[in-house]
Amino acid sequence: MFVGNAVTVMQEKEISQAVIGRLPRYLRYLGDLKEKNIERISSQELSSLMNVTASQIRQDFNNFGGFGQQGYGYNVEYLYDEISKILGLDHNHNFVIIGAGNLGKALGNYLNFERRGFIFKGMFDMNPALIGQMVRDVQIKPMEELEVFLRENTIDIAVLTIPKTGAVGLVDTLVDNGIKAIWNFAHVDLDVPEGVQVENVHLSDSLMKLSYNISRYNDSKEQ
Amino acid sequence: MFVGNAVTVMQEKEISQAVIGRLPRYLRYLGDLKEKNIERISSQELSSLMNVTASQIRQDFNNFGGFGQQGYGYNVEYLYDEISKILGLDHNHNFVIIGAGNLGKALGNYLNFERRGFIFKGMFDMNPALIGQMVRDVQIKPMEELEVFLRENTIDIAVLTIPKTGAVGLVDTLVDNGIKAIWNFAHVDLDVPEGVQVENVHLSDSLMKLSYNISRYNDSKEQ
DNA sequence: GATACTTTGTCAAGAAATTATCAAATTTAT
DNA sequence: ATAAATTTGATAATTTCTTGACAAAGTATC
Repeated sequence: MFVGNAVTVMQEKEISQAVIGRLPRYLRYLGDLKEKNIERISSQELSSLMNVTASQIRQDFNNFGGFGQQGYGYNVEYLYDEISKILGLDHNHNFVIIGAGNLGKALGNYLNFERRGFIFKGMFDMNPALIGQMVRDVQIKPMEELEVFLRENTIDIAVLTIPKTGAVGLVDTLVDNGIKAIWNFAHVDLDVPEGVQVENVHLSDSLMKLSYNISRYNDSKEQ
Repeated sequence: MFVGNAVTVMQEKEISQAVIGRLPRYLRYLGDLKEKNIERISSQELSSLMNVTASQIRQDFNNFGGFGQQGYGYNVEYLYDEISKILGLDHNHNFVIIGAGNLGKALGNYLNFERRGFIFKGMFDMNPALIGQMVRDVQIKPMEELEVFLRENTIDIAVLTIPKTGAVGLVDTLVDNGIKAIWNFAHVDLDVPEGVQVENVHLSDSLMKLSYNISRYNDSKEQ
C-alpha cells in the first residue's frame, strides 16, 4: 500500500515580495504590447523598454516556471495571461469601502478596478450626512450595518479610508466577519491575525520620500 | 606643502532608498512617543514597538551620524527633529494638483500634508465644468493657465491625478517651468530629465499585490 | 567614587537580491 | 538540410541589505 505521498505538501518556494512587486508593471507593459498586436518579445527587448536588466526579467519569470522558449522569446498574450493568473486576477474579488470621504469616493468611482475583477459592493460611513448618498451604484450605509452586510455577502477586501483612530478598532470586526484582506489607507500599522493580508498605502510616507529626494538632489548640486 | 584636501569634496555615502523608505515610519512612531511625553527610547524598545530588529534601527540612524548615546538611547524629540530635517520637512514645499477628479480633490482636501510643510497652491483641469470650483481655498483653473502660473509662483511639486494619456505629454511643460518633483498617480512610467524626482503611486499595482497575497495564502491552505 | 548595568556605533557575518555568463534549444537564413 | 543567429533557463558571481556580536562609552546604583 502506498501512503505518504498523499499528504506530501509540495514545498513551493516562497516568492519574494520584491518579485511580486514587479509583476504588475510587467503586466502593464505586456498589456500595452498586446494592444499593439505584438505577438512575441524577448527579455532583451522588454529590458530596454522597461529599463531593467534582461537577466532580472528572465529570473523573475522563471520563479513561476518556464514561460518562454529559446530562440523565440516570450509569447506576449500567453505571458500576460500567466501573470494575471499568478496575481489572482483570473477571478473576482468583492470589496467594500469603509470611510466615504473624498478618498473613499474617489476609489469607489475608479472604474479600472472593475476591469481587473475588483467589484465594488458596499460603502460605509459614520457620518449621518453621508448615509444614503450614491457612489456609482452603491449606496452609502451607516457603520452599524457593516457587520450584517459582511455576513450576508462574500466580501474579500475591506478598503480603509478612515482616520487612523477608527481603523485600529475596526480590524477585529472585519476579520471576524470574513474579510481576508485590508487595503489600508489609514496612517497606522494594523495588527491582524495570521493569514489576513494587509497592503498599506501611506500617502504621506510617499510624499516624504519625494521630499527627501528633492533635498538630496539640491544639496548635491550646491557642493 | 599639503594640497589635495582643499578641493576634496566630501564624498557622501549614497543612502539607499530602502533606508529612506523606512524613515517616515520611524518619524510616525517618534511622533506618537512625543505625544505621550516620552523623552528617551532605546533601539531595543523601539524595535519591539515597531517589529523590526534593533540592529536595523541603529544601522539606519547611523547612516546619518550618531543620534544616540551609549547607556541612554535616543532622545525622542531630538531624533524626531533630525529625521524631519533629513526628509526635508524643515522647510515648505509648494505643490499644484493637475487633474481635479475625485482623487485630485481628495488630495487637495487632505489637511495633514499642510502640517508637514506641503502647501496646496493651485489646481488645474481640462474639464470646463470644473473650472472655478473651489477646493479648500484654491480655485480650479483651466490647463491653459498652468504654464503662466508655474512661472509666476515657486512650485516644487506637481501632483498628477490625470489619466496616463495626458500625463506623459505634460512632463516637458512641468519641467520647463521649474517643477522639481512629480508625485505621479497616473498609471504610466514618466520619463523625466536627470535631477527631476518622480514618486509613483500606482494604486492598481498595490491592489494586485494584495490580490496575489490573498491567493497565495488560500492556495497554501488548500494543500 | 567604584562597580554593575545599559546601550550605542561599528565591524563582521549571513542572507537576499541582482547581474553576468553560458550551454542547450530553437528559429532564421542560406 | 546545414550553418549562423537568437534567446531562454540555469548556475555562478557579485552586490546590496539585514542581522549578529562586541568594545567603548555612557548611566544608574550603592
